[in-house]
Amino acid sequence: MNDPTTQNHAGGSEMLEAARREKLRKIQAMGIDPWGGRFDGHAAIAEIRAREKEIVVEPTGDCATGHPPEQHGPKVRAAGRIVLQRKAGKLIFIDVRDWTGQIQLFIGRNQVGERNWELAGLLDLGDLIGVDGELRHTKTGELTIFVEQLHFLAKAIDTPPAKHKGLQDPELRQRRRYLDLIHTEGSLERALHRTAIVRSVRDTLASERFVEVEGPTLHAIAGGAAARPFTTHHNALDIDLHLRIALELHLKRLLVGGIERVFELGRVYRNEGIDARHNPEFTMLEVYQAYGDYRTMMDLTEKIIIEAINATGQQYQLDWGGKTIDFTPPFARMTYAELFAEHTGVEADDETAIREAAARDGIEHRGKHIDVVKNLLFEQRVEGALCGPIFVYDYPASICPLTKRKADDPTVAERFELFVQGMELANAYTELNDPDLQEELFSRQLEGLPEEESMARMDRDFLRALRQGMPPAGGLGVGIDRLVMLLTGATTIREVILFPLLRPEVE
RNA sequence: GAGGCUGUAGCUCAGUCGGUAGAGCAACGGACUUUUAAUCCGUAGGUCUCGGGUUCGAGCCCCGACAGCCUCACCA
Repeated sequence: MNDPTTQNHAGGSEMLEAARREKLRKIQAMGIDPWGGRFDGHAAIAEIRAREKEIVVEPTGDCATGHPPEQHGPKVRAAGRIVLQRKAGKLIFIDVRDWTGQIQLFIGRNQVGERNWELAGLLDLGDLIGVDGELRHTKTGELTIFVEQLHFLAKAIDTPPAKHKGLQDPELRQRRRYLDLIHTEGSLERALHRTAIVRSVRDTLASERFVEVEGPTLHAIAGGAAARPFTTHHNALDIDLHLRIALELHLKRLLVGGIERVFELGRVYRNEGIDARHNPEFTMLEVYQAYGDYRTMMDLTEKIIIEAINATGQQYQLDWGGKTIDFTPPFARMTYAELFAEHTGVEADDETAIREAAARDGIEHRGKHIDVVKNLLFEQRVEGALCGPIFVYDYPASICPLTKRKADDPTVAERFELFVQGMELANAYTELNDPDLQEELFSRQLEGLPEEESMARMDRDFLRALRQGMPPAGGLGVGIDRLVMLLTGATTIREVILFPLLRPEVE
């Protein structure tokens, strides 16, 4: 049976699988279900490790004869995945891991009895097991569960990756995220950190009396942002629909409807390119507060981020891509015009100088509105240089059609963006609530931009809602994936999205 | 969409000048009752991503396709 010549045409993976299936068969032959079942009463491995101090050492040990002192520890029950196995004759050491930690098991032939020993011999890396045993130290001082009873919970038919190097291929890490979570250092922790951050954002908003709502994701008109939408079709109504590109226009309708502090934390979809900072579906937070303005939102943004950092148990100085980002509040605040002048050497109201500077940077500026040119220059020269966190506020009005202008300077919009490491993390406005001005701005396409990039698609019902009277309000958008990136040290968005979009695997 | 890099055993990676495909881990057989990436002896495992081409001969050179990564463009 084990004669290699009888298996000479089997491939490597087939041999590996055959060996595991043979063990599975033997487990079944022992009358044990290799797919396990309910396993009650086990403690998290981290909790078990915390019981180390309950181990008592009897003073009967005899150092002269080399016999270890007698130990008594608590009886514990654990469950987890086998990540390492060392066989030494009639002993097996196993390292088992759950989502809280890892611990060593000791299985001795004379200690567990023949049936457990037989089962132990059928264990493979990757199998899921449960154990009952006593928590003690080995000779070398390693905290260990000395197994008394072994429970088989599930078989791994496929071989896990190299036990120490784990998965290195970024493609495999994304396509088989389950393996990545098991075997890549920090992968599971990052996923759990993400949920802690999202929960913290919700808690912070709830503590400020904001209420969470769920708007539609299927839109007849995909508005609220400048992005190309995905298109789909509803059969019964026979209409084309778009997946939402923003949450904004429905939340504002709710503001009109009297939900004075409202937010939605949800997925939006943009049919754009994919890179380290962009995934076609991503998670957005949008918040609206009646009777507030963009400064209200600035304070709220800072609070949301600070609380999220606290929720992950980290300090305010965070490592990110080899650099340190200092989130110690208060964050820096500078106007668009100040930063523009500082980084370009050109005053923000000097049109001739701006066009000259744009030409020097190779930016095509002819026929474009001066604010568009200014913003191209800003994006090229300023944004990438902002380490942050820094609130950039008071933007040129013409590039912000949904924003209220300053009362004393209609060329300036009450808007801020929060930049960290050159990334736009948050974007907020004092919302425009004048329906006539809104309609005019919607209608008048932004000069120099093609139609599909502008917000020319008119949402008539949204304008009708504004005519009912929308309270003056502050509005905020936060890119949750980017926030998680910054707070978990991830330098690509694919690290914080469990299942990023990939081309389908070809067989 | 453009350019660059990468693709070899289940996993991680070597592969020189174009001359019969290599290692570690994992697996299989054996030894071992305190190991820590256990160790030791032995065995097996390959459509070199796919398809063409050049050549006496291609993992290696050329062309094309597919996938991933990076940079750029769009975008947040």
